[in-house]
Amino acid sequence: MAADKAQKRRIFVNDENCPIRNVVSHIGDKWSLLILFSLVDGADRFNSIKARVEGISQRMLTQTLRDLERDGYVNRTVYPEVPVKVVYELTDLGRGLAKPAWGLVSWANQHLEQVKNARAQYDQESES
Amino acid sequence: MAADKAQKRRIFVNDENCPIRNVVSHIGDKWSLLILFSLVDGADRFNSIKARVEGISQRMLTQTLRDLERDGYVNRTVYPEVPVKVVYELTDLGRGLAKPAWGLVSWANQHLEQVKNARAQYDQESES
DNA sequence: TTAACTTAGTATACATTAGTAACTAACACT
DNA sequence: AGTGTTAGTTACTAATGTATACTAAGTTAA
Repeated sequence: MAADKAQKRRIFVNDENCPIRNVVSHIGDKWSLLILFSLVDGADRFNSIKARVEGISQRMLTQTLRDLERDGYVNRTVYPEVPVKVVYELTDLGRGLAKPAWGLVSWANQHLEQVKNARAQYDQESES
Repeated sequence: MAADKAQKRRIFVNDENCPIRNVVSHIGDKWSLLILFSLVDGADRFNSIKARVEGISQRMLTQTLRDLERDGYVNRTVYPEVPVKVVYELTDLGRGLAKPAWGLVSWANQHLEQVKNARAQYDQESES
Protein backbone atom coordinates (compact mmCIF):
# COMPACT_ATOMS: atom_id res chain seq x y z
CA MET A 1 0.00 0.00 0.00
CA ALA A 2 2.96 2.28 0.58
CA ALA A 3 2.89 4.84 -2.21
CA ASP A 4 6.34 6.28 -1.58
CA LYS A 5 7.74 4.22 -4.45
CA ALA A 6 6.21 4.88 -7.86
CA GLN A 7 4.54 1.94 -9.53
CA LYS A 8 6.82 0.74 -12.28
CA ARG A 9 5.52 0.27 -15.76
CA ARG A 10 5.61 -3.06 -17.48
CA ILE A 11 6.95 -2.81 -20.97
CA PHE A 12 5.00 -4.87 -23.42
CA VAL A 13 7.27 -5.71 -26.26
CA ASN A 14 5.19 -8.31 -27.95
CA ASP A 15 2.23 -5.99 -28.23
CA GLU A 16 1.68 -5.58 -31.95
CA ASN A 17 1.13 -1.88 -31.33
CA CYS A 18 4.42 -1.36 -29.51
CA PRO A 19 6.03 1.64 -31.25
CA ILE A 20 9.52 0.52 -30.32
CA ARG A 21 8.98 -2.84 -31.94
CA ASN A 22 7.15 -1.41 -34.96
CA VAL A 23 9.12 1.69 -35.74
CA VAL A 24 12.24 2.22 -33.68
CA SER A 25 13.69 -1.26 -34.04
CA HIS A 26 13.08 -1.15 -37.80
CA ILE A 27 15.07 2.01 -38.30
CA GLY A 28 17.60 0.96 -35.68
CA ASP A 29 19.26 -1.47 -38.04
CA LYS A 30 22.65 -0.89 -39.52
CA TRP A 31 21.74 1.15 -42.58
CA SER A 32 18.23 2.66 -42.38
CA LEU A 33 19.14 5.92 -40.66
CA LEU A 34 22.15 6.43 -42.90
CA ILE A 35 20.00 6.10 -46.00
CA LEU A 36 17.28 8.26 -44.50
CA PHE A 37 19.75 11.06 -43.80
CA SER A 38 21.33 10.70 -47.21
CA LEU A 39 17.91 11.48 -48.72
CA VAL A 40 17.23 14.52 -46.52
CA ASP A 41 19.33 16.57 -48.96
CA GLY A 42 16.94 15.61 -51.78
CA ALA A 43 16.01 12.74 -54.07
CA ASP A 44 18.80 10.52 -55.28
CA ARG A 45 19.48 7.51 -57.50
CA PHE A 46 20.44 4.01 -56.46
CA ASN A 47 24.09 4.12 -57.42
CA SER A 48 24.55 7.64 -56.12
CA ILE A 49 23.23 6.63 -52.70
CA LYS A 50 25.49 3.60 -52.83
CA ALA A 51 28.50 5.82 -53.48
CA ARG A 52 27.60 8.23 -50.68
CA VAL A 53 26.76 5.72 -47.97
CA GLU A 54 30.21 4.35 -47.48
CA GLY A 55 30.58 0.62 -47.22
CA ILE A 56 27.05 -0.46 -48.03
CA SER A 57 26.65 -3.44 -50.33
CA GLN A 58 24.15 -3.53 -53.19
CA ARG A 59 22.16 -6.21 -51.48
CA MET A 60 21.78 -4.27 -48.23
CA LEU A 61 20.97 -1.04 -50.07
CA THR A 62 18.24 -2.76 -52.09
CA GLN A 63 16.85 -4.48 -49.03
CA THR A 64 16.94 -1.43 -46.77
CA LEU A 65 15.37 0.80 -49.43
CA ARG A 66 12.58 -1.75 -49.86
CA ASP A 67 11.95 -1.78 -46.12
CA LEU A 68 11.90 2.03 -45.99
CA GLU A 69 9.53 2.07 -48.95
CA ARG A 70 7.30 -0.53 -47.34
CA ASP A 71 7.02 1.52 -44.15
CA GLY A 72 6.11 4.62 -46.16
CA TYR A 73 9.27 6.67 -45.55
CA VAL A 74 10.58 6.55 -49.10
CA ASN A 75 9.10 6.80 -52.61
CA ARG A 76 10.59 4.77 -55.43
CA THR A 77 10.20 5.97 -59.02
CA VAL A 78 11.40 4.03 -62.03
CA TYR A 79 12.26 5.93 -65.23
CA PRO A 80 12.27 3.40 -68.06
CA GLU A 81 15.18 5.01 -69.87
CA VAL A 82 18.22 3.12 -70.97
CA PRO A 83 19.92 2.33 -68.76
CA VAL A 84 17.01 2.38 -66.36
CA LYS A 85 16.98 5.16 -63.76
CA VAL A 86 15.50 4.62 -60.31
CA VAL A 87 15.04 7.60 -58.04
CA TYR A 88 14.35 7.45 -54.33
CA GLU A 89 13.00 10.35 -52.28
CA LEU A 90 11.62 10.90 -48.80
CA THR A 91 7.88 11.09 -48.28
CA ASP A 92 6.34 13.51 -45.77
CA LEU A 93 6.37 10.66 -43.28
CA GLY A 94 10.07 10.09 -43.92
CA ARG A 95 10.87 13.77 -43.47
CA GLY A 96 8.83 13.71 -40.25
CA LEU A 97 10.81 10.78 -38.95
CA ALA A 98 14.08 12.45 -39.82
CA LYS A 99 13.48 15.20 -37.25
CA PRO A 100 13.39 13.18 -33.99
CA ALA A 101 15.95 10.80 -35.48
CA TRP A 102 18.22 13.75 -36.07
CA GLY A 103 17.68 14.80 -32.44
CA LEU A 104 19.04 11.46 -31.35
CA VAL A 105 21.99 11.60 -33.73
CA SER A 106 22.87 15.09 -32.64
CA TRP A 107 22.78 14.05 -28.98
CA ALA A 108 25.03 11.16 -29.96
CA ASN A 109 27.37 13.54 -31.70
CA GLN A 110 27.61 15.83 -28.68
CA HIS A 111 28.19 12.99 -26.21
CA LEU A 112 30.37 10.75 -28.34
CA GLU A 113 33.49 11.56 -26.32
CA GLN A 114 31.80 10.70 -23.03
CA VAL A 115 30.61 7.39 -24.42
CA LYS A 116 34.03 6.56 -25.83
CA ASN A 117 35.69 7.45 -22.54
CA ALA A 118 33.25 5.31 -20.57
CA ARG A 119 33.92 2.45 -22.94
CA ALA A 120 37.70 2.77 -22.69
CA GLN A 121 37.51 2.88 -18.91
CA TYR A 122 35.25 -0.17 -18.75
CA ASP A 123 37.54 -2.12 -21.03
CA GLN A 124 40.59 -1.18 -19.01
CA GLU A 125 38.98 -2.15 -15.71
CA SER A 126 37.83 -5.50 -17.01
CA GLU A 127 41.34 -6.51 -17.99
CA SER A 128 42.39 -9.07 -15.40
CA MET B 1 29.93 24.64 -61.58
CA ALA B 2 26.16 25.12 -61.44
CA ALA B 3 25.24 25.78 -57.82
CA ASP B 4 21.50 25.33 -58.25
CA LYS B 5 21.76 21.83 -56.83
CA ALA B 6 23.12 21.55 -53.30
CA GLN B 7 26.26 19.50 -52.86
CA LYS B 8 25.29 16.22 -51.28
CA ARG B 9 27.09 14.97 -48.23
CA ARG B 10 28.95 11.74 -48.20
CA ILE B 11 28.13 9.69 -45.19
CA PHE B 12 31.19 8.11 -43.64
CA VAL B 13 30.07 5.08 -41.79
CA ASN B 14 33.42 3.56 -41.15
CA ASP B 15 34.71 6.71 -39.53
CA GLU B 16 35.45 5.72 -35.97
CA ASN B 17 33.88 8.99 -34.85
CA CYS B 18 30.61 8.41 -36.67
CA PRO B 19 27.91 8.99 -34.03
CA ILE B 20 25.44 6.76 -35.80
CA ARG B 21 27.86 3.85 -35.75
CA ASN B 22 29.05 4.55 -32.21
CA VAL B 23 25.88 5.47 -30.41
CA VAL B 24 22.70 5.12 -32.40
CA SER B 25 23.31 1.67 -33.79
CA HIS B 26 24.27 0.44 -30.31
CA ILE B 27 21.02 1.51 -28.73
CA GLY B 28 19.04 0.60 -31.85
CA ASP B 29 19.20 -3.08 -31.04
CA LYS B 30 16.22 -5.07 -29.91
CA TRP B 31 16.42 -4.46 -26.17
CA SER B 32 18.57 -1.44 -25.25
CA LEU B 33 15.85 1.20 -25.45
CA LEU B 34 13.38 -0.98 -23.60
CA ILE B 35 15.81 -1.47 -20.73
CA LEU B 36 16.75 2.20 -20.76
CA PHE B 37 13.11 3.22 -20.44
CA SER B 38 12.45 0.63 -17.77
CA LEU B 39 15.14 2.32 -15.66
CA VAL B 40 13.82 5.86 -16.17
CA ASP B 41 11.33 5.18 -13.36
CA GLY B 42 14.22 4.46 -10.99
CA ALA B 43 16.83 1.86 -10.13
CA ASP B 44 15.82 -1.77 -10.40
CA ARG B 45 17.15 -5.30 -9.89
CA PHE B 46 18.02 -7.88 -12.50
CA ASN B 47 15.02 -10.13 -12.08
CA SER B 48 12.61 -7.25 -11.71
CA ILE B 49 13.76 -5.76 -15.01
CA LYS B 50 13.46 -9.19 -16.54
CA ALA B 51 9.86 -9.45 -15.35
CA ARG B 52 8.97 -5.98 -16.63
CA VAL B 53 10.59 -6.16 -20.03
CA GLU B 54 8.32 -8.72 -21.54
CA GLY B 55 9.92 -11.51 -23.49
CA ILE B 56 13.58 -10.83 -22.76
CA SER B 57 15.78 -13.80 -21.93
CA GLN B 58 18.34 -13.83 -19.17
CA ARG B 59 21.18 -13.95 -21.63
CA MET B 60 20.02 -10.95 -23.63
CA LEU B 61 19.30 -8.99 -20.44
CA THR B 62 22.77 -9.69 -19.09
CA GLN B 63 24.40 -8.85 -22.39
CA THR B 64 22.43 -5.68 -23.03
CA LEU B 65 22.96 -4.42 -19.48
CA ARG B 66 26.71 -5.00 -19.88
CA ASP B 67 26.72 -3.04 -23.12
CA LEU B 68 24.76 -0.19 -21.54
CA GLU B 69 27.15 -0.24 -18.57
CA ARG B 70 30.15 -0.24 -20.86
CA ASP B 71 28.89 2.80 -22.75
CA GLY B 72 28.29 4.63 -19.48
CA TYR B 73 24.49 4.74 -19.52
CA VAL B 74 23.94 2.42 -16.58
CA ASN B 75 25.55 1.81 -13.18
CA ARG B 76 25.76 -1.70 -11.77
CA THR B 77 25.97 -2.20 -8.01
CA VAL B 78 26.39 -5.59 -6.37
CA TYR B 79 25.14 -6.10 -2.80
CA PRO B 80 26.85 -9.21 -1.44
CA GLU B 81 23.83 -10.43 0.47
CA VAL B 82 22.46 -13.91 0.14
CA PRO B 83 21.09 -14.33 -2.37
CA VAL B 84 23.16 -11.66 -4.05
CA LYS B 85 21.37 -8.49 -5.10
CA VAL B 86 22.41 -6.54 -8.18
CA VAL B 87 20.91 -3.13 -8.78
CA TYR B 88 21.04 -1.22 -12.05
CA GLU B 89 20.36 2.49 -12.40
CA LEU B 90 20.73 5.15 -15.06
CA THR B 91 23.72 7.49 -14.97
CA ASP B 92 23.38 11.16 -15.91
CA LEU B 93 24.52 10.18 -19.38
CA GLY B 94 21.78 7.53 -19.55
CA ARG B 95 19.13 9.99 -18.43
CA GLY B 96 20.42 12.44 -21.04
CA LEU B 97 20.12 9.83 -23.76
CA ALA B 98 16.61 8.96 -22.67
CA LYS B 99 15.32 12.39 -23.69
CA PRO B 100 16.02 12.38 -27.46
CA ALA B 101 15.32 8.65 -27.49
CA TRP B 102 11.93 9.37 -26.01
CA GLY B 103 11.36 11.97 -28.74
CA LEU B 104 11.83 9.27 -31.32
CA VAL B 105 9.61 6.80 -29.53
CA SER B 106 6.89 9.35 -29.11
CA TRP B 107 7.01 10.22 -32.83
CA ALA B 108 6.80 6.49 -33.50
CA ASN B 109 3.79 6.25 -31.24
CA GLN B 110 2.00 9.09 -32.99
CA HIS B 111 2.69 7.79 -36.49
CA LEU B 112 2.32 4.08 -35.87
CA GLU B 113 -0.98 3.93 -37.73
CA GLN B 114 0.45 5.63 -40.81
CA VAL B 115 3.36 3.22 -40.87
CA LYS B 116 1.11 0.22 -40.46
CA ASN B 117 -1.18 1.45 -43.21
CA ALA B 118 1.74 2.03 -45.57
CA ARG B 119 2.99 -1.44 -44.82
CA ALA B 120 -0.40 -3.06 -45.41
CA GLN B 121 -0.80 -1.20 -48.71
CA TYR B 122 2.69 -2.17 -49.87
CA ASP B 123 2.08 -5.82 -49.03
CA GLN B 124 -1.26 -5.81 -50.82
CA GLU B 125 0.20 -4.19 -53.96
CA SER B 126 3.09 -6.62 -54.14
CA GLU B 127 0.76 -9.62 -54.20
CA SER B 128 0.85 -10.78 -57.82
C1' DT C 1 28.08 -8.44 -85.21
C1' DT C 2 29.85 -9.09 -81.37
C1' DA C 3 32.22 -7.45 -77.43
C1' DA C 4 32.33 -4.11 -73.77
C1' DC C 5 29.77 -0.84 -70.81
C1' DT C 6 25.86 1.08 -68.19
C1' DT C 7 22.17 0.78 -64.15
C1' DA C 8 19.70 -1.59 -60.91
C1' DG C 9 19.24 -5.12 -59.25
C1' DT C 10 19.41 -11.22 -57.75
C1' DA C 11 21.62 -15.52 -56.23
C1' DT C 12 24.69 -17.98 -53.72
C1' DA C 13 27.73 -18.99 -50.07
C1' DC C 14 29.75 -17.55 -45.94
C1' DA C 15 30.32 -14.83 -41.44
C1' DT C 16 28.49 -12.47 -37.65
C1' DT C 17 25.02 -11.41 -34.31
C1' DA C 18 20.80 -12.39 -31.76
C1' DG C 19 18.03 -15.53 -29.35
C1' DT C 20 16.62 -20.07 -26.70
C1' DA C 21 16.83 -23.65 -23.33
C1' DA C 22 19.23 -25.78 -20.03
C1' DC C 23 22.78 -25.55 -16.69
C1' DT C 24 25.79 -23.44 -12.61
C1' DA C 25 27.42 -20.95 -8.14
C1' DA C 26 26.62 -19.62 -3.68
C1' DC C 27 24.39 -19.70 -0.26
C1' DA C 28 19.66 -20.19 3.15
C1' DC C 29 15.77 -22.73 4.91
C1' DT C 30 13.50 -27.08 6.45
C1' DA D 1 19.90 -34.23 1.92
C1' DG D 2 16.73 -31.70 -0.75
C1' DT D 3 14.48 -27.41 -2.40
C1' DG D 4 14.52 -22.45 -3.39
C1' DT D 5 16.54 -17.99 -4.46
C1' DT D 6 19.30 -14.58 -7.55
C1' DA D 7 22.24 -13.62 -11.17
C1' DG D 8 24.32 -15.24 -14.16
C1' DT D 9 27.03 -18.81 -18.10
C1' DT D 10 27.32 -22.47 -21.82
C1' DA D 11 26.15 -24.68 -25.91
C1' DC D 12 23.26 -24.66 -29.48
C1' DT D 13 19.99 -22.65 -33.33
C1' DA D 14 17.85 -18.84 -35.97
C1' DA D 15 18.16 -14.47 -38.01
C1' DT D 16 20.76 -10.86 -40.11
C1' DG D 17 24.55 -8.99 -42.71
C1' DT D 18 28.59 -9.34 -46.18
C1' DA D 19 31.28 -10.52 -50.37
C1' DT D 20 31.28 -11.85 -54.72
C1' DA D 21 29.52 -13.29 -58.90
C1' DC D 22 25.81 -13.15 -61.99
C1' DT D 23 21.51 -11.13 -64.86
C1' DA D 24 18.38 -8.00 -67.92
C1' DA D 25 17.93 -4.63 -71.24
C1' DG D 26 19.56 -2.00 -73.75
C1' DT D 27 23.79 1.69 -76.02
C1' DT D 28 28.08 2.59 -77.94
C1' DA D 29 32.68 1.29 -80.11
C1' DA D 30 35.59 -1.72 -83.02
